[in-house]
Amino acid sequence: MSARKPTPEHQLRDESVAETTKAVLAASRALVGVAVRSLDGIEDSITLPQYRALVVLASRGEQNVGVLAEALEIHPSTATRLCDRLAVKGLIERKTSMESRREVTITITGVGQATLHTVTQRRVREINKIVGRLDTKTRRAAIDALDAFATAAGEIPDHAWKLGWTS
Amino acid sequence: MSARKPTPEHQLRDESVAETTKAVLAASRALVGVAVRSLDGIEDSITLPQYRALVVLASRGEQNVGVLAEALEIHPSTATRLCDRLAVKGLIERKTSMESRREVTITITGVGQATLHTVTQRRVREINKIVGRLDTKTRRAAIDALDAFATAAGEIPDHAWKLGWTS
DNA sequence: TGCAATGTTTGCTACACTGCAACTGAAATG
DNA sequence: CATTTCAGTTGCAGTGTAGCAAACATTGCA
Repeated sequence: MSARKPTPEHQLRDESVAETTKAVLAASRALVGVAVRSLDGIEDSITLPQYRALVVLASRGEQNVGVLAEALEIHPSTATRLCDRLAVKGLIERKTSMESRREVTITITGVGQATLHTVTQRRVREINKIVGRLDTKTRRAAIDALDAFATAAGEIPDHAWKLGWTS
Repeated sequence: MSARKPTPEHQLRDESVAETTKAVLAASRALVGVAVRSLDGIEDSITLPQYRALVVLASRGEQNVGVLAEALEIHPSTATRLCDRLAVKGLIERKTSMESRREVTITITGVGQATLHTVTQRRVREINKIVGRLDTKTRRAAIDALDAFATAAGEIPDHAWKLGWTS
């Protein structure tokens, strides 16, 4: 904000960051729309927090409630109720941890993975429509850029999604 | 899915689309997380539907309730209540349209724009952290890719955001 | 003018999310 | 063994979203 007379390289760097951010921001708004739309109309409808919980469970594997709550940045009690609802729908499974009997391990079920897959497919379909409008060169560039972005964001490395549902 | 023996170019093209989509999907998950986090802790907290309504109003200008509902893909009555809450917070303004006295025009207020700006800034800050981890070349590529994506997604062309809040 | 169509609101009902505080049971510490 | 700490759940209370049906006002048409 108040950086004065930086080296030209540094200035270029900053500007580059700002520009990229602007682009990501615009894409972000579009993608949030896609994400929201991908959720409604699902059999046994699922909400955004529920979806996010499933994503965490699918990507990072089984978790106990506290860790899940932390990942979603919600109160532990909120996480409990969230799990209640997911369990009722059969999307997750609860079992007391074998390490400490006071901890509860949450696992995503096959049905949960299937649901996740359905939502993902909806997203893919909509994103495909958009990506299809890009020319090949831009598309190639987008792959690398976005892969890099997702990785930098600390996203799922990929292997978790390959276990059963990425085909 | 069942396209057999297509021309090599075509195959390459399809694969390219699929790959790009996969990359966008990964980025999407990351960006939804960013979007969600950007909303909580806001003064007079704002929800995702409310935020999306403000985005629509800011980008497309004043709308009547029905059009807004359609844009957000929600029931008109739901839109009414949404506007109720936004109006209470002073983020939007209602006035009966001068064309037909049964229509209600919704306008985003200065406070609403400021709120939008705040949320945007939070997103920018978080996205900046991620983008900053990319090397210069990747970042450049990301600019083009995401700009192209956002444009292809039919996002806000820019001018609306430039009116007052893009500095 | 009378009646249908349109745009919005209101009543109703139901459910999800949220955090706080209090509580239960289990583990660790003394 | 008693006490504290920890993980999770439950009671409570408030807010937001959601759709349907009915009511309302306004406009347009016959």
